[in-house]
Amino acid sequence: MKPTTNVKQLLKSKAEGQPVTLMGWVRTNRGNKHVRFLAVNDGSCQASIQVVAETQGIDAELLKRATTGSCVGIQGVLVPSQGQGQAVEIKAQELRVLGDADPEEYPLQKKGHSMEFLREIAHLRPRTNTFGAIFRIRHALSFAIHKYFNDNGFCYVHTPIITGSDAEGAGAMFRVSTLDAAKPPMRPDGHVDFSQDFFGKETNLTVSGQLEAELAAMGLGLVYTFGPTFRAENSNTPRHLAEFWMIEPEMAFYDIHDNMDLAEDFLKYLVLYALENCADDLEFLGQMYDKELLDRLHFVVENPFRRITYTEAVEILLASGQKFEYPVAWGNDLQAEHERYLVEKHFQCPVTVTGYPKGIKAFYMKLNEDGRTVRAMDVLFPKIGEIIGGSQREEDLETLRGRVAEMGIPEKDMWWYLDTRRWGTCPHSGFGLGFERLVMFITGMANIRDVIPFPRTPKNAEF
RNA sequence: UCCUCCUUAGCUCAGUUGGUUAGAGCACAUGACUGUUAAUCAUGGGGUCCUUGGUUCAAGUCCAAGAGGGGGAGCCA
Repeated sequence: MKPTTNVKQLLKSKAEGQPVTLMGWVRTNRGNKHVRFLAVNDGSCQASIQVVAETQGIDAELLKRATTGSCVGIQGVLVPSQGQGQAVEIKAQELRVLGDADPEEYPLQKKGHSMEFLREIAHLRPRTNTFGAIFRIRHALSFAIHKYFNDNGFCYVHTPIITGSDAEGAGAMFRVSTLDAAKPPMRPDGHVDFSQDFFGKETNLTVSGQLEAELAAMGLGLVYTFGPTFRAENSNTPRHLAEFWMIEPEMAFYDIHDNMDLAEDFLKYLVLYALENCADDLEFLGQMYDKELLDRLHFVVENPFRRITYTEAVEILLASGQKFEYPVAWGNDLQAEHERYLVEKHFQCPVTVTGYPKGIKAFYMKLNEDGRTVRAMDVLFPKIGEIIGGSQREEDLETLRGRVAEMGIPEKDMWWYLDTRRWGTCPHSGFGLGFERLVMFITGMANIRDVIPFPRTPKNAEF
């Protein structure tokens, strides 16, 4: 038997004494010998509903078992509340304890917990107000991403999780193998013989779906991917995960300016979607963790992103008089401290930087007429830094082959990618958005491990 | 991977110059209270002071190594 309703619906309902069956988890159980008040939450929304149980009608032993964390089923009627804090409440007629939670053992309390502690009990985090809010927002944003692209004529393509190419060069990869790790077959030259492995070659988990998305865009026009991505980097920061979700649109016939327009419109749409559809959860997070959260979100929606070139960025940094740990010089990559200065001090708004030196960017980015910069774009956000990285792609076969050679990538590994430029090539662009970084920005969470249910980081794959 | 800080009750934390029996709030248990709002009040139980080794008459406190965690950096999304 399942509940006839949920808390979200009930709180919007007119209380007319209508019968309800509700199931959920007890947050608090307070009152006295004669009447008990249970705050019951079922995850349908931020708020709990108050269940009033008079001990005359409800077995005292059952009420005693309805402790914080226990799961209960209530049959009763929805009535206007006699108390102050809420408009409606359930007058219980029957209470069932579906699952006890021994209060001596149950780790979650009514009081606040540290994020670090909750991370250690990630299997129980969904039962907290904070993680309820975060995961509902995460869901809403996932949905909004698909809605945005669908409404704008994009086609969702599923790029492979297991890849035989490591040409993307986006970082260290996780090997996928069925070989015996203790004694793998060896070649005479002392290397592991991957020809005997499951796929007959060395394979890894994907670090990006971009190259395959480009193949799809060359026939479908506008495409996007949204899937898990894996990086075996030993990154220990509040902004990195070994397993994260990435959105990668790829658009035929888009130049770098169209790309920037799309990135900005897309981000604003997602922030606005959260503001309009997750108001209660954002309100809660703003109240509890970050008083300026809602102001910051509104600011992003309402103001244009600043657009500058890498060269202009370097000039601004050099003229700033600011002391930086890493020297600013044309040709060096922008460091976190430089990006933070541009976004948080100089412009005080999101910034899109284009035209990076080719030496610090990937081989597939389109070379500018100057021969020394490429049509890369990074969108930099306050607090979290680079949220989007993208570019117009090099569509000219010979130029691309030159870049591939420069980077020391064997052409035979890239034959299928190069083929797109061989036949019917066209200008095209795309970018990658780190989903968890977006969720961080919108929820105001400071650590990326708190916006994904079960974070994978170096030395941690629990749950 | 580098730098830095932290680890004491279920949780959050205090613990003086190394010195008797390691404390508080919350949580929990018991009791009181007929409408509570993270209820309130009273009483009570609760400790591998992260681990190992060392210095010392004496270590939660000092030293070393290790483990785990936080922050910063790099790599990146």
